[in-house]
Amino acid sequence: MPELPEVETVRRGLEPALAGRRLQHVRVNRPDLRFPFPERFAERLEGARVERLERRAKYLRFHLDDGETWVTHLGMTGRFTIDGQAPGEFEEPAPTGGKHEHLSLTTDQGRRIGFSDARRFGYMALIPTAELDEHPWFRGLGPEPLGNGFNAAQLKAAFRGRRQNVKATLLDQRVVAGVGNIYACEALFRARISPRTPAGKLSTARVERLVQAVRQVLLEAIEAGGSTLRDFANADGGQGYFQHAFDVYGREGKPCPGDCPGVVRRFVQAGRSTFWCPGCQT
DNA sequence: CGATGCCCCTGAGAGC
DNA sequence: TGCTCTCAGGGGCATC
Repeated sequence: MPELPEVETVRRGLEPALAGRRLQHVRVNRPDLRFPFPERFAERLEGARVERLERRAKYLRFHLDDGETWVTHLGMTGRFTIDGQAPGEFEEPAPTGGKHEHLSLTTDQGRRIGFSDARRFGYMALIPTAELDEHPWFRGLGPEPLGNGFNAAQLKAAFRGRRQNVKATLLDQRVVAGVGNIYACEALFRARISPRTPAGKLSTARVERLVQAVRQVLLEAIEAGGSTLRDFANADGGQGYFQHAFDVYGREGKPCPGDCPGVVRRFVQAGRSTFWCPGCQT
């Protein structure tokens, strides 16, 4: 579920509750998510102080004062809660202590942090901080799309020689890190590029447009607190609002929001739905 | 190399 | 109410 803007929203929401805080009473409720939890996970977290909370791609990295970093990937349904509330989140929090709450802890200020993940596609690890960027999860990642390392020259080079369609290529975290299915669709629409175009065939001008589109859509989504995909009858805050700004995602059959008589269509690429306007994305 | 299908897992919503 | 089917923001693997 969560792409870069949602993960960043979670990071910002957790920061006031966790930065500088010591972790206590860590409880792990099952031995694994997607992968087994680290050895003696609870014991290693307990007593550690969180120095800073960082996001890299779709990962959260909590740097601890003992030389290790607590790394979390939210998968599709991973959610943190703070005292049962969403951390400024994009979605209704999972119920505290619910059957999918796999980890909980308290801070030295007495706040309760929970992590739940119904589908268990998420995962966690403790990695020596000095080796973070050499770890297999991070070593091959492409640049942060909101950083200086992501630009037309870099993307053009990453696309060079690739005959794969540009939509699937954008989802390749080695090309650019943090873009997922929603924002790939939205960025391609904004750049008016067909998702079927082979990445390597895009002109420099179109790659430049794509870079700007990716940056803009991610920045706007972060500003809106991410995207909330389902509506909850009793949702009382904590939701993102960017879903109201989708041009194409989830809008199959609706008129093209651009200056075009076309209709938004859906088809499947790399096993995921692509939404686009065949009328103006060429 | 690239596209496709399937896998991990659970839940929500649609349609009957 | 309940059944079946499809789909879901993640990523990885095997196969053709």
